[in-house]
Amino acid sequence: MSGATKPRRSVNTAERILDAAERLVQVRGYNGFSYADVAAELQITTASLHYHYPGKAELGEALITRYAARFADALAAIDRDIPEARSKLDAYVDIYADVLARGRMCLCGILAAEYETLPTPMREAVTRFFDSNQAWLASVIAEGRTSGTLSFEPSAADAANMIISGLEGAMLIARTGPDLERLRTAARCLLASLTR
Amino acid sequence: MSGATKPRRSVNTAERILDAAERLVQVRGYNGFSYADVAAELQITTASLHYHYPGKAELGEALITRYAARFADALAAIDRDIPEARSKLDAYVDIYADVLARGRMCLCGILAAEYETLPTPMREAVTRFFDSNQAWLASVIAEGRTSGTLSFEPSAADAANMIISGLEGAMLIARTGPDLERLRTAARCLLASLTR
DNA sequence: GTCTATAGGCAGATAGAC
DNA sequence: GTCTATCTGCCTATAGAC
Repeated sequence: MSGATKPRRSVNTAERILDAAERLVQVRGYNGFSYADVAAELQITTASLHYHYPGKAELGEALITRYAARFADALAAIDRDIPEARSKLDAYVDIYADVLARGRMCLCGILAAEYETLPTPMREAVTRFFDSNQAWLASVIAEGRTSGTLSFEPSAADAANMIISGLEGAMLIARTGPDLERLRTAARCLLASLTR
Repeated sequence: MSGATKPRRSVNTAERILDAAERLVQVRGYNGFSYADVAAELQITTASLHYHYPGKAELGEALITRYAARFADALAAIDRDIPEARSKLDAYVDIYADVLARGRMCLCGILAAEYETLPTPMREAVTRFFDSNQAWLASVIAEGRTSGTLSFEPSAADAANMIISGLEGAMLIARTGPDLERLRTAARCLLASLTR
């Protein structure tokens, strides 16, 4: 029934809303952007926004869901394409560096700062993002230790915690100054500590 | 003339405003608190707030100024009381752990997330905070290397960058979950990488 | 110094026409 | 799906009395 070709009605608008809102949140934070900002950028009205996303909270949820899914895809691609653990970590760092190079903060990093002001569903999604990232990192690190390309004392989970903390913190601080290389510098030191 | 004893008129009120506002910003962020929040907590009116701090931007500046001064005092105390570099770093970590234990984020860390929405004077103050912290850390690390208690490859500046990034990031992420020990865990790994 | 009163703007959100 | 029109509430800020 219904459609031979896809019903591409509002799908594009909904996606474009996410694109604009995502950028705004990554630059200004959840409490630093408004429906009016998104509407102005897309040249539609705020009433139209409410058609696609009933409220700011739902838009925020959709933002994290898509971001986390893309992140998971990127990690799956790394697992698929890169065999060696240390190189996987380099690729992981590249994801962060790309975000920063576009003048943005990690979506979930900036939302972590605003955590106490977020509606519960958004909080839970942010927490899940960090949990799954740390789990992926820990498995890569454990794998590297087994194969002998990484060596160090702490547990893989602790090392993963250090890596993700260092990357998020370096992004955070890098945006307050002119030197975006701060992230790369931090990443080099962090990864070096795993290969001694 | 005028006073034998100190004219402690509004001084206490101005300080109490800073105390309340500081807590609010460290928990909810600069864009997540209002004059009304502070006024309610102190049981005064927002009009009174404007007498002490003409606008939110000036209040924000005063907040960073006091916070940075306290931080500088704490670092000076460490330099005065603790001779050994590695122990100085432990004391530095304790400062962060104390903030987190009170359910707060580093004031300048949370402001870094909101950087793009801040008035220029606040931005500059945040940037200065990180610059001076990193300079202090780098000097301690360099000192530890000279005296032989620390040993590692990267420059002292790069190691300082890694430490402050890791601590800020760990605070940020720790607040999204139940495990506040995440900061301590990250700190252990970070400092361990400087003593190999 | 602190208050009442109020201005003026922007926020998120809804009803209903097209 | 997108619009106009509108609501209600909160925000920062000011004037002026006490």
